[in-house]
Amino acid sequence: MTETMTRYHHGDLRAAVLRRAEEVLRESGTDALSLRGIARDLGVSHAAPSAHFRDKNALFDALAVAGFRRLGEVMDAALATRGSLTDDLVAFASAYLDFATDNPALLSVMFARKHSETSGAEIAEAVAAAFAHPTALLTEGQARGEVVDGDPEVIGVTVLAAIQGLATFVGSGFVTPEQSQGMLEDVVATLMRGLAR
Amino acid sequence: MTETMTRYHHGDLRAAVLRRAEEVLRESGTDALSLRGIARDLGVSHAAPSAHFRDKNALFDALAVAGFRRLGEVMDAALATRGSLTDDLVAFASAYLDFATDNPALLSVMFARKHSETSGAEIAEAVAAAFAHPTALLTEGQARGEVVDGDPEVIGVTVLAAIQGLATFVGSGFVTPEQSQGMLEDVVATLMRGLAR
DNA sequence: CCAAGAATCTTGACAATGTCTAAATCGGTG
DNA sequence: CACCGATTTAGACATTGTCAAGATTCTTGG
Repeated sequence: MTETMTRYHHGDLRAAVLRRAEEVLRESGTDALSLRGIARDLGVSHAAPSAHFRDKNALFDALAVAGFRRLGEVMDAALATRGSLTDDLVAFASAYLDFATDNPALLSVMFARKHSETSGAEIAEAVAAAFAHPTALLTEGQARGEVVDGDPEVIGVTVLAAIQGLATFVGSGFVTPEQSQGMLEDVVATLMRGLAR
Repeated sequence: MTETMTRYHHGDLRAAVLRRAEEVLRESGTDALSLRGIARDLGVSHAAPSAHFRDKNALFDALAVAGFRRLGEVMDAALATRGSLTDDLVAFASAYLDFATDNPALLSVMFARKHSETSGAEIAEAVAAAFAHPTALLTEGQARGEVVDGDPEVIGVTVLAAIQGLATFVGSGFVTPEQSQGMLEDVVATLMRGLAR
């Protein structure tokens, strides 16, 4: 009856493993993440997670999907209230960088190059969903005549790449989180007006 | 006398470990990299590498330094012959992406977030050296009046971030290497002329 | 209602790995 | 030439991912 009673069946082990894995990732990084450790933390036998995740890689794949879903939510929230295009881009980039700063290990898992064939499609879907909102920003800008013409996909890649690159620099410590806010605004400004004089 | 005779002392084990580690990284990825495996490949006892690399992390740090040195050389070579600013940027980005495509695992090691305090300085130095040439590109462009004014460091970060982000997308498979060449030119073009209309 | 059958979980085992310690070997220096 | 530090070896240990076999619970069809 009580929540704490020990049942043979956990109830929702899969979700619990994912939740705990994200915690470990955020608090202790990727190498600290072990299936056995998670099982221990959840008070479950060491092989229990294997019923829900074939591999350790399968867990990483699931973490990547969950990560892109959450990143998408964060960016949606950041773009709930709208201002000028520049302001919106800054808000979007800021949300992205906050996410990267708070979950650096998760971000590197999300962009790891070892997703299985099957989950690759699921991840691609989550990626598309996550990046839909920021890309829409640019198409709307084009509709208002504020953004240069051209395939919005292409223009979007440039913006996303710049932000993702900045996130990598922050995550690897070459740029401190304190610097990142200023840099972010400079990057958006540079993107907006271009390099050529 | 011959090279293949088995000596107790290897001669230059440290360099041999680094070389082999890079090979494994390129051919089989990061999880396939094991200290014992490398020792086995070199015909040396399993604990021999520990004399040259305290940790597995110390090996990763050394790999990161070597990686940035090589990346710097690659970019220097790409910028040996110069053309227009746009051509130079494309050449630089192309070299960067080729490096990223050929050594995706190494690149993620280079931008990993777990470098030890001591080697952090050495890595930062290698990073600065590697990115010196592309940054100089922009200062020269400013001198010729082809590039907008402003702190070249700041402008450089935008360019580097965009390329690095694109490299991440390629490395994680969201962009195929075939697409990357075209995208690269589009990204440079977008950077040059900006988003605002 | 209840008897399969599927899903979930446990226990036990195995090979591999990173790391530590003590001992053996080698190279150079006084 | 003896000695000392650097290098390498051998052995051991805890930890981990994964597999196989069995126990327990849930579900579902008859």
